[in-house]
Amino acid sequence: MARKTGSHSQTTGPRVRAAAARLIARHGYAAVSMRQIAAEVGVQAGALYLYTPDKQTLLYDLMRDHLEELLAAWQAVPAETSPEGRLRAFVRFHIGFHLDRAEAVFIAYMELRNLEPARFAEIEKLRHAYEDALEAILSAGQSDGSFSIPDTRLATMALIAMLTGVTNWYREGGRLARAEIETIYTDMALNAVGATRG
Amino acid sequence: MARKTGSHSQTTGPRVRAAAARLIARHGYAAVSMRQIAAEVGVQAGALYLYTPDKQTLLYDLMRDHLEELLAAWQAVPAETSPEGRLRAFVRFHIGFHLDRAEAVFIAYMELRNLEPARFAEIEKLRHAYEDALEAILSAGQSDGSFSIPDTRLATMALIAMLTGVTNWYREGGRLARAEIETIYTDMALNAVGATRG
DNA sequence: GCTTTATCTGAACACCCGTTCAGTTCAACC
DNA sequence: GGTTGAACTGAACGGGTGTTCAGATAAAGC
Repeated sequence: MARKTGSHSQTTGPRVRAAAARLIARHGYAAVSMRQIAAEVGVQAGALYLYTPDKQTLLYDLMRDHLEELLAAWQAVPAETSPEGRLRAFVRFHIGFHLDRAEAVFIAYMELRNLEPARFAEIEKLRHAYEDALEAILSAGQSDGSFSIPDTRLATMALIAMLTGVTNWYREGGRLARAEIETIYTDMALNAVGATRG
Repeated sequence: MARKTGSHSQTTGPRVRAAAARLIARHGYAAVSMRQIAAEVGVQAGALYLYTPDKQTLLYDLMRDHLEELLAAWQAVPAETSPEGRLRAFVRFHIGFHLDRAEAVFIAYMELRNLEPARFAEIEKLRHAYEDALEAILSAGQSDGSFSIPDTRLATMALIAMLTGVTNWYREGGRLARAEIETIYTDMALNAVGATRG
């Protein structure tokens, strides 16, 4: 036996990444073997190396793709003019995007230490760019007086941690619907930055 | 060679746990081997089994000890009467305690998936008890009108995520002193729950 | 000073790891 | 329909894994 009937590089590649994402999110990068990923795809371990040069690159690609998609998706959100409107949009976007991609979020936050320094820096740069998008909103609100913020960087980190935390407890079909959660978190975020509501 | 000069169970046991905590926090449970831990202690791998029945129990003990210490430490904080005072005390306590134990915090949050179900449930119970302590404060404030909270459980999760997030970016000797961070986070937390300041 | 015993070594156990590669198979093209 | 080349297998490589245990050593108690 060698080549499977109906096999295609175009379908196997994505399936490898999907299986890796699922397994790594569940068990952690170090705890998942290439053989486990291969078994999930229905292939021998050696075949994975047609789609990634090594295990760590597979992880790196998952993280980079996730963060680039995050940045692109936020840039695609229609721009609001007022800081309050922009913050409202950010909160809804952030929660929605992250709940849709719980696995990728988990990996991008937890597996940083398994990257070599250069790649770690690359991923951190992308994350930093996203944080800067929120900080720009907070700074704008601080400047025009619609927010009251002692330190925009601190508020940025506080809000992102608060919002991302939703992925740790949210379960589909739980007590609260996503829209309700987004609304409540939007209010808490606006309150936290001392928004003078209008 | 066998027994080392000046060896003691009383000193080796804690050193094993300390080495395990340091290494697991840095590299992750699955990525750290018993031989690495032993080398850090200055002992052969086999000797570790005088202090733990197996690797997973070592992890479990670290997590349980951390959370029990957390609960005990909070119970030792002098009780405030008003919800606002209690929330202020909680924020300062939480940030201070967590910044003092960055390694243990990291482990207790990231390595849950490496516990067998029964132990996972045990750790989650302890964490839940701590969350309940905050929720009780928020409920009290909601009842007496000093806070404005649509959903106390949501607010609890939001605040804990926000506060614990500090451990991800705080560095000793950084731009802001701990007291400043605690003050700013206290204000953000009070704002987030709609505290009518007095 | 001798015995006891807690502490630790070093080797072994069976198994799993990431990665490579010669060889096999099947789809696609001429 | 024969040839080419992409897709994949299966075995092997050197090395690491958690854990066990007989034996060695040094501290503690008499």
